[in-house]
Amino acid sequence: MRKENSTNAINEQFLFQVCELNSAIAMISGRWKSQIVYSISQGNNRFHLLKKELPNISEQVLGRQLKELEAHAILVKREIPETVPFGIEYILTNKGLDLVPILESLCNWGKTYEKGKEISVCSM
Amino acid sequence: MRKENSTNAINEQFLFQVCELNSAIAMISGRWKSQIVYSISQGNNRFHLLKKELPNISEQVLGRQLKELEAHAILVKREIPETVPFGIEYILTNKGLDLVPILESLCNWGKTYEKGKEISVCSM
DNA sequence: GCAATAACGAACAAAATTGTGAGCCTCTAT
DNA sequence: ATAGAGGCTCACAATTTTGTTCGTTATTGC
Repeated sequence: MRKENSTNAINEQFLFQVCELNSAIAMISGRWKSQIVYSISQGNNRFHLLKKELPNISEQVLGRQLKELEAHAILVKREIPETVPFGIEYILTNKGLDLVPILESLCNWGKTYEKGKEISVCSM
Repeated sequence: MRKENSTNAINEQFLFQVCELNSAIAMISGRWKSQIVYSISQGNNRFHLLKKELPNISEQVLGRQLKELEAHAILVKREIPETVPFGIEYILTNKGLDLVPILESLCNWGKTYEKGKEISVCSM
């Protein structure tokens, strides 16, 4: 649980006020989170499909991360109608969908410099 | 210190292998980190200038975050020549510079949905 | 000669995140 | 009737991140 008055929490709030950048990063920076968003965008929109994609995740952790993403309105949970053993799917909201291309550019950025692109400094 | 064999560390490695997206996010997700990158890109490239921009940060934490950013080759530390009480500046590498526009789009994404843009679901 | 500025480092403590163990419900196939 | 899939929740423990305390080096200004 968060301690409202810890220095850590105060600093977090401070950063949120400095720029939305910091709250944006806070929303996507948990373990598994951005990968979950990306997987859902690829069609793995059911609990068990996500489990298959992320074999090391425990169900408890997956449930928790999905709940947090839902709290940030990045996705919504929805019962699939007409299915008898119920069945729940996760759908990205417009907010979540807008995030996907940004995640893709982050991914490309990571790939570019992992694959040996030289690091240099333009000194002036 | 990191425990190489903890489940946490193993899961982190697993995600790094799934997609560079996850390592990219790991590099920028520490407290203060992306704000530091952004501040440097705005010209606050000295230790004391960053302290002024981020009044709540302690010097020790600032030093640590700068070191981590340096370890990820996002910035480099450099002595400013010809200055007598030495003087050190932090310069973004090409990797760091390429990151800035992505941070800006994350910032805009955050702003868009903070300012009351409606959340909706396109249900097919 | 004493305080202040600039730029940190090590060791430790507080707080937060992530993972684990156990359990619950509904339905279906055997 | 029993096991298995699908879909979770809660409380607690392990690990990691973040912040604190104290100390250092070197130089300038008073």
